[in-house]
Amino acid sequence: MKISAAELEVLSVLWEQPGIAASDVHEALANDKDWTSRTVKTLLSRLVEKGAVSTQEDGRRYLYIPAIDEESYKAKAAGQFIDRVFSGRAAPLVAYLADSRGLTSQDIEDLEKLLGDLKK
Amino acid sequence: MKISAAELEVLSVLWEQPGIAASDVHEALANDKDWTSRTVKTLLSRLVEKGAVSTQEDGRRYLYIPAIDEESYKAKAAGQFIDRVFSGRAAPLVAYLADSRGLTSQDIEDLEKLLGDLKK
DNA sequence: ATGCGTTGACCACACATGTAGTCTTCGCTT
DNA sequence: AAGCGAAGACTACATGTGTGGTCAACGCAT
Repeated sequence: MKISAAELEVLSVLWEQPGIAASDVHEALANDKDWTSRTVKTLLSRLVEKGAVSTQEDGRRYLYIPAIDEESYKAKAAGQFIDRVFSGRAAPLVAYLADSRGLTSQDIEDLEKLLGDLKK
Repeated sequence: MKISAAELEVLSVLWEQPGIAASDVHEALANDKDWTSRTVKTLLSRLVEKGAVSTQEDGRRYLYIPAIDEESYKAKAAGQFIDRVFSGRAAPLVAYLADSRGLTSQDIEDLEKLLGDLKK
């Protein structure tokens, strides 16, 4: 279930607004991506082929609904990424992030809370 | 400077042992990757084309040396990844990792130390 | 009722990627 | 001295990816 960067953009829209039509996806992305509606449709089709999105007929068009869960997808992607790049260690990843772009104080606060929970 | 997953495997070997020959890279990867020596050479060539690795002649062969810095590459990759998948927020990434695969106590300890440093 | 725009189906095409084969060359072994 | 084996150079080829075009059908506005 490999999802490319462009496909993920589309899937993210559907996670936020499940059950919308292709044209709505196109519109939702218009700010960030300069894609034609056909490009968006191709990406949607590929997501459907891959089983990441399912469709529901609505008259002469489809409504698109994510078929994979956002949480579990992201968790897996995060795992694969740190395996690939950081040999599976989470701490170095955070260290690099802190170094290269800085963490917001919000991030730091969230992480502290998270660590507190984990330690219990 | 986009580096694919397979290329990154090769580059990682060179970060650990800069200045080795193609056959040494092949050998170093033999445990993990079932690649022929030709595949490894292709990947090395592509890394050279991309400017990620430079060569130094050594008689009738090349020695390969990373031309990009490990730290900065990983920092950038980490930044791109969280932008792509986590909208740029680091804390959720760590939360997902903790959730999906657990953090080792070593990870937790490292992260705590890191946060301590960051807060000062 | 009819043409127009919108929709999905199917097609295109260049570049990246994973994975390797063939060719030429050159030094070392016999 | 001659060929064998290893090194790099060049080539290959299916699949994935980014990006978009063409076409047929169908419903809405006139």
